[in-house]
Amino acid sequence: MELNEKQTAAIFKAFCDENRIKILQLLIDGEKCACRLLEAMNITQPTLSHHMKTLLDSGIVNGRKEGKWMHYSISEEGLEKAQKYIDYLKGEV
Amino acid sequence: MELNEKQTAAIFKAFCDENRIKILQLLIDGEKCACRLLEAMNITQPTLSHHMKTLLDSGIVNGRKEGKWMHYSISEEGLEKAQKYIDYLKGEV
DNA sequence: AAAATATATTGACAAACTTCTATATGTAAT
DNA sequence: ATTACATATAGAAGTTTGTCAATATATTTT
Repeated sequence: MELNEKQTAAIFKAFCDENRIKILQLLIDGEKCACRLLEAMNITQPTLSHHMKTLLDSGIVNGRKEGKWMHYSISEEGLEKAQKYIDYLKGEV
Repeated sequence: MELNEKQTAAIFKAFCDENRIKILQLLIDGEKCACRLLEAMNITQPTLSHHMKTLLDSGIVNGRKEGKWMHYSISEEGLEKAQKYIDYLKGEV
């Protein structure tokens, strides 16, 4: 494994909050803008923004700005990193 | 997915702390007792005990008591659950 | 029974995290 | 230019988490 403990923990921060899990679920069927995520969740706009930042930092979510909209989607690459770490723990690497 | 957001977050709690990641690394090459984990880490015994409880709760680690020793090991079953969730996010389920 | 050892629990404190309101920034429409 | 809309940032409050020292519990050894 090429990552240290801090970096690994940062990746998985994406998955250890209830609301972030909910956001990830919403992104499963494809890219969504922040406003659509917001209306599907029971949190304020700044709270969503904060979680999106955490998700971007973790690398599990991609962001794409288009005009005044911010579009978010699940990052295959990010998921693969997480997956690789779990494989590593399974002794499969 | 048969798990709710809270349960899913609980599983991944295992991976979102630096020290817990370190503990998991130590368990990769097999079961270890708490005392051996302790001497490999830079934390006090109660802190280790606290993290082991979190890891047990997450289902990622198994515990086995033998005399006065507590032996911990990585749970294949727990890892599989985590893995399945990530597969799910990838749209592979 | 007493001492020694391994681990867990309690309680306190500090750091980190989640959430909010208020406000700022950036973009598009009038 | 002004207004409207989408998102981000700042700052504060409350909550959770990580950590430790002190103590309790459980097991083994003497």
